[in-house]
Amino acid sequence: MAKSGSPSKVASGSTERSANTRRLLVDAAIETLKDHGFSGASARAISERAGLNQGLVFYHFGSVANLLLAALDAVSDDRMLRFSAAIENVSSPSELMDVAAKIFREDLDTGHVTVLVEMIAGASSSPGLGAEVATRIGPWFTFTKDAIDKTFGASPFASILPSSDVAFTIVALFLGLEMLTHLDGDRERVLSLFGHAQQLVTLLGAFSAFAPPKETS
Amino acid sequence: MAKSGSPSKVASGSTERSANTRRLLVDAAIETLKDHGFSGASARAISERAGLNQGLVFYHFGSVANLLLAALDAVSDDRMLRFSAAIENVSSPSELMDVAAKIFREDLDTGHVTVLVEMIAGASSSPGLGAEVATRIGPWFTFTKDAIDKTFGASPFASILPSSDVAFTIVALFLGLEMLTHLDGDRERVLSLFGHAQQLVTLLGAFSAFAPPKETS
DNA sequence: GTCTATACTTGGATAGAC
DNA sequence: GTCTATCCAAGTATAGAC
Repeated sequence: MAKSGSPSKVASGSTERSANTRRLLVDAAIETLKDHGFSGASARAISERAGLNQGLVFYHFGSVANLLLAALDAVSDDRMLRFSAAIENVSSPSELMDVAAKIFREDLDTGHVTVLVEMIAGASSSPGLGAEVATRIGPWFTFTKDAIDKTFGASPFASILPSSDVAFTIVALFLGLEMLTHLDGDRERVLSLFGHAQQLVTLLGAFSAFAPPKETS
Repeated sequence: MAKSGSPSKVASGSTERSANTRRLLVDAAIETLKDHGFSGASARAISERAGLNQGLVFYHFGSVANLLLAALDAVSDDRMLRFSAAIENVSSPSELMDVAAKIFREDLDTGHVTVLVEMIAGASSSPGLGAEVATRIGPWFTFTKDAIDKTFGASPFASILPSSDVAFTIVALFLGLEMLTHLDGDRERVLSLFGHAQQLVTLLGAFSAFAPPKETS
């Protein structure tokens, strides 16, 4: 699904140049989505940013929407790799919070979540787009769920709160925080939030000591 | 700020008809934002929905952006009235959660929060729009903060978590949940979330009994 | 105040030269 | 595969009739 819209012939020899052009367009699409939003991400705006001709958008991707979806694929793949590496050695809730704070700061810097937000909000403009975007967000949920299971599985809260629902909530919060922060430009406020969350996790961890859950070892 | 873009002369006699036209356009703008998003909310699409001429958008509001901001004002005022009435007789955290669930269900039905989301996401399309949208969201923060102070003020968590930060988080979560729910169309999932939140509040309330805070009476 | 008509701009998409 | 040129649809905005 990550390379849709390619023209009929695929093999041959000089596919390198073609792949490079596609990459340039995808990168330009990402930057344009960040700077001017979904409604500002036209074929002309994107191709101009890439220093390429406007017709190439349709040659390689068939439509602007397809290019934007390819851009979403790119950031999604990128973030998944980064997230996976980040929680590799994480086991406790407190460590997870540290990683979450670091990741969120990164996302603010790179603006990659903005791409996601713009695509979700822009999805309502054309009928089929919503479903395409939805399938591309799927990995975010499963990833978040796995991270929660891995770190909070032994917590007594796990029996009250299904991790899939918590994951859904976390992703929603992630998107909402990104939106508001992008709007008012106040990065520090949202970053201080993670400090409070860290305290809260510590506090709840202390409470949990009173009600030890199922032993896993 | 709620009635910007009016033409030079304001007083006179037959202002009723004018006010009615503006209301029709604002209502149509709201519906169009909900159905087709920011990028689909053109002067033509809105005026056609209102059954009015396209030129009236510019006569009454000066630009499409101004009409959209007027629409945001309308839903914001509407929601604030509704929220205020809803928490009028609320005093405990548990009651607040009940009200929050009811309100969120209402918002899903009316789609009013979608308007907010679309305007935030669309704000990046033109330079000045972001600031205009930001000022209109201000009341949502102060309202949420007041509701938290009113119900959680006696909780031991209040000393750890500044209510303004919690309010910011709640609003972000609200927006994110609306976005995701609007995307995949699964209303039940998000509504079940409030059930879990209710349980969590009850649980934390029980914990709080171990560490009684500052007495207010 | 509202309508029709129109000028102008931007955007999606395709055809054909290179 | 990429570029130029072009067509057509849709959008913003204004002028002028009613």
